[in-house]
Amino acid sequence: MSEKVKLSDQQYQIVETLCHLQGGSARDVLNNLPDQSLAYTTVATILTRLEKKGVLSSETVGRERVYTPEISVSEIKRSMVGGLISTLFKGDSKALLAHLVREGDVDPNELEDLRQLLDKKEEQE
Amino acid sequence: MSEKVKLSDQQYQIVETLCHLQGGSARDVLNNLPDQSLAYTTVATILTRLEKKGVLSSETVGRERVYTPEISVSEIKRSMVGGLISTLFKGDSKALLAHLVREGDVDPNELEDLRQLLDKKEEQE
DNA sequence: CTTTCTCCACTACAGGTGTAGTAGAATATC
DNA sequence: GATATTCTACTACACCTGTAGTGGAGAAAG
Repeated sequence: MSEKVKLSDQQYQIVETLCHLQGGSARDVLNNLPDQSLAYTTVATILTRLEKKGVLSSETVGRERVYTPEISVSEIKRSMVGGLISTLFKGDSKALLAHLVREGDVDPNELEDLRQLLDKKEEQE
Repeated sequence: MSEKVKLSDQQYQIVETLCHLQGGSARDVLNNLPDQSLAYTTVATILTRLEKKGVLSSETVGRERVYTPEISVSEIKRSMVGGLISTLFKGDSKALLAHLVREGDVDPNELEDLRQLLDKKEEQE
């Protein structure tokens, strides 16, 4: 299951790519990666390790090993954001909110806009 | 200077403690750490490594090595939150906001409260 | 002064990560 | 069928991190 997923940047990039592709081979991932400078074997290694971690599963199809994400991008994000909140803000997610606004990353006025946006979105669903 | 500071949980815990103490020895940090189960030498090792990284500086005072943070807790938080935003949300901090609300970590109604709170805080300053 | 305590520097070691090469098997191409 | 391509598995290696032991120097205690 989900639990605490903690991925490095590189690993996240690869899982995300795989999720967008909805599964695929190392070659597929490599071809769709934002950073094209990696060696094929590097991607393959990372995929293997991610599988060992339980984030992916794989299946041999013909000559290819096809990986399937066992977790959604949302879950990963939730888990990683959650980890940061627990480390930096003692588990208080509002403190992160406050931090974002205080640090000027987000304009306070945007909060209201955002709220309305989300309210609308909720209605639609 | 600041730049990209990336600390592990453990490292963050130690820097944060040191910041609260406004500097101190390994022993001081150990005594004030939430997690008391670490060995003295473990804390000392981490402090040494953090100094090598430039996050701390140190000075020998008598028999003790006294460490001083070279960066504030706020800066570390900003840097680490920023890193996560860039990894997970392509640098869009509002996307993180939206994520927090969508994932139910924060009630949409709280956004307004928060906004008002922050507006007040701004007035006070 | 001798014994004990405490601190620091150095060393150690396992596990994770980034990165990639090599070997061998399977496939595609000529 | 021989050759080139391509894929996986295995191996490698350096660096980071968590964790801590050891040895020696200095300070405190008796």
